[in-house]
Amino acid sequence: MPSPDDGSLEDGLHQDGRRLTPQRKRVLELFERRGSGCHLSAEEVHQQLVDLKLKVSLATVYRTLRLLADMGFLQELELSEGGRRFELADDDHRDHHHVVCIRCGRTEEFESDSVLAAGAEAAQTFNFKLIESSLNVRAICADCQN
Amino acid sequence: MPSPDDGSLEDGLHQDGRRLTPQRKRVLELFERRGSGCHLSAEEVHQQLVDLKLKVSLATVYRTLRLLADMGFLQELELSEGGRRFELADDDHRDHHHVVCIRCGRTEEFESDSVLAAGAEAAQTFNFKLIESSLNVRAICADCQN
DNA sequence: GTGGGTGCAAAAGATTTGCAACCAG
DNA sequence: CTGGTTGCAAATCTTTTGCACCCAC
Repeated sequence: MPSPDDGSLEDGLHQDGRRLTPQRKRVLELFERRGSGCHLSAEEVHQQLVDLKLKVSLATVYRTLRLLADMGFLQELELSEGGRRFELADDDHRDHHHVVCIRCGRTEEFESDSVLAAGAEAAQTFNFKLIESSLNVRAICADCQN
Repeated sequence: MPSPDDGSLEDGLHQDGRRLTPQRKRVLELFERRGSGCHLSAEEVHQQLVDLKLKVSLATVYRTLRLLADMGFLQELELSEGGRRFELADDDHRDHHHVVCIRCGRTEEFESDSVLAAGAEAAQTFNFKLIESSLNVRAICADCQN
């Protein structure tokens, strides 16, 4: 399980005959700066890098997000209708779940041992090998309830 | 909470000044024939109706799926990367969760009171009004483990 | 008859890919 | 140097939409 710093990114890449490019570094560093609870879409990652005057094309952002997710540096989310999002896969930030406001998109995180247990049990019941489980709670936040 | 038969579909539609068309009937009937555990994408619904020689355009399938989900006849799922899927919203089949094989897409369902409780508790913690919660377990099925 | 619905084709997003130029190792 | 990577544009794929025609009520 890699920890998200440039050194381990470089090692992980080289292990696979891949290269550490400025673009890949920039994408991962953006997530690190933003911190653990930050959920970004490809478009947003690209926009934020452009705002920082860092040159990366949108196509490369898409390629890099998939790569970083495959390598375990990022976690892919399937929260809302508006496309895929990614967050930093931080060691002490794993196994958390999301409450999403269906009106404004505001998202809160929480942890729950009983949810983890339920997921593990369900996988075992069907003879599946568990990878990860995520609980998505759709709700309406206080503000949007008016 | 409507039960999924043509009568209540007709009533629900008329209540809103809408009309019961053959196309809408065909889409809902397809889900009813397939049963509760069936997860279909818009493309699949369209293809299956075409195979049955029932004329519905893909655009209408999309419009109808959204309508039936809004009306509560169908439940929208956010399981995999490959687009949205829908399933029948059956009364004695609510509040269930999914274990999905990330290799072959095979999907199993299960229920869990503790997951429901955890979702409700999380919503309350943040002062959100709960709508629904779903646990998605990503795993690898027995066959795909080789 | 009238307004909602449908089909079609075009439009709009989101994501992927082919390819020539580039550059990390 | 050399092969992996990038940027760009074109290609895909999914979903939505404008509009003329149609039909459920």
